[in-house]
Amino acid sequence: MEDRNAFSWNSLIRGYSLAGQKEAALKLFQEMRKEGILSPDRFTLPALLSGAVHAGTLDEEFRSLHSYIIKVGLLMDPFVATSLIAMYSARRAYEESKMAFDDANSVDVGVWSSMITASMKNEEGEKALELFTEMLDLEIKPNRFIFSTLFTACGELSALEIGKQIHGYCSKSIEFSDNATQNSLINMYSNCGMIEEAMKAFDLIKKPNVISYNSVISALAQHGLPEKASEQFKRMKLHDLAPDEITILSLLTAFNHAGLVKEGLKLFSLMEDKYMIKATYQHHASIVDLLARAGEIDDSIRFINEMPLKPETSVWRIVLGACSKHQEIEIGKRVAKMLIEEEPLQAANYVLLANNYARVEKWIEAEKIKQMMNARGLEKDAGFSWIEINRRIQRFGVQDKSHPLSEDIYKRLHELINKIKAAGYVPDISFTTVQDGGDDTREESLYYHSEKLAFAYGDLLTNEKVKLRIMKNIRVCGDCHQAYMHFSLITGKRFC
DNA sequence: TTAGGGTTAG
Repeated sequence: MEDRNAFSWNSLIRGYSLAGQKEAALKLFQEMRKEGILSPDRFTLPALLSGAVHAGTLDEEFRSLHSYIIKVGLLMDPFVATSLIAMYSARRAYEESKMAFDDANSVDVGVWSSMITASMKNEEGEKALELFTEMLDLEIKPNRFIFSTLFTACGELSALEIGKQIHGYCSKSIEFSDNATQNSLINMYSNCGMIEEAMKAFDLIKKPNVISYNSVISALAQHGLPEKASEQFKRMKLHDLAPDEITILSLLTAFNHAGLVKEGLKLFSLMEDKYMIKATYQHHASIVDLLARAGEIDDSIRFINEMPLKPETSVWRIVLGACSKHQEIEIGKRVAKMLIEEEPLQAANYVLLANNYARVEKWIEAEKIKQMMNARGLEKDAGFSWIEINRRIQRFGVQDKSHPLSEDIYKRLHELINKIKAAGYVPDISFTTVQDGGDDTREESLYYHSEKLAFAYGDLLTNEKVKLRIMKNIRVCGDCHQAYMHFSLITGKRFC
């Protein structure tokens, strides 16, 4: 080109950036600065950063871009700030996102949307909702980007009441709903245990796309409705929508959760030839889970050994988890030994092995594993339970006493336990974490699992026959599952 | 005929 203007530079930079050629884009940016005549403008930085929304490492180049942006005073430009926040967020640099957001000091909806998304990526759904409230206070009008992210947040937090409220607000304030927003609604209702509402959200979509179908199929999978999931799969094909990797994975999950081994294996065998979808590592892992969970431990191991992809430790951990469920102690020991040799710093390997022993009440062995883990300075991920009451979300950890109503909660919990014991509940101490003391201490430690505390709290604060919605970050403990069924019978409260 | 942010699984 004879006449290059900022426009041409910016377009070229955008092209490279979007094509994932970060180095080339950066090089052009530097050249542009060197030429001296044209200084990068407010279009240049979003162009440069537009490719950076894909995950990557936080290189020095990006940090110095931030300095440059501040130096030339472009941080106050909403488009620049938005892409800078998104760039940091894609690199899991939440603090940096937040710094950029604070410095931009903006009332632009895009900047807020970017920050809300960054909070979500940092697993801070509560923060996302807080930011939403703040922006409403500043009279910033939310748009569809914000709504879809918030629905995801409510789904992750199981915050149904808040979610419904935002849904209502959304219906009133934006005239058309696009697929992305509608799709996230399916997910929100499904994650809040409301499959009927999720189906309603799906039925309202005028022209469902692949993601809509994937969302509804995985919602049905989550709710243990594999036949309905298959129905939607058929419907999707009738509408000439080609299933993708996620469709198949979601369907496999549906079969997996329902123990439909034959159906799962059949779909897996058809996926490459009939649907032209290459089986990824995750599809293979799903089949391992399908077999192992159904008790076909030997078959699951054979499947791993015959996989065309190199098995990672995660598939072996699936087998190890299933071993304790099916009390296959010897196989469990072998798998655990191999896992611990390969990944001595992965706490889950020890926890699963200790569980294996605990499930058959081999307390001494279980204790030894726990000690080994402690000696290596490893800690397992803390388990939490969340419950939403009166549009407030409360979090409980094991033996949590931090709530102001703690005394009442424990009192209610003891009452509940006594009642369900009288009604036939037998505590299953094989779900205890190992610790000193005899069976009594062990039994008592079960009472203070975060799940039970959350239920007692919910029971304490609600009078009518409400449905309590309790969310967990790890799989529910088997004893808590039993206790919940009894709680439900004696309190008349439903839960999910 | 240049700009940003969102949705599905595990």
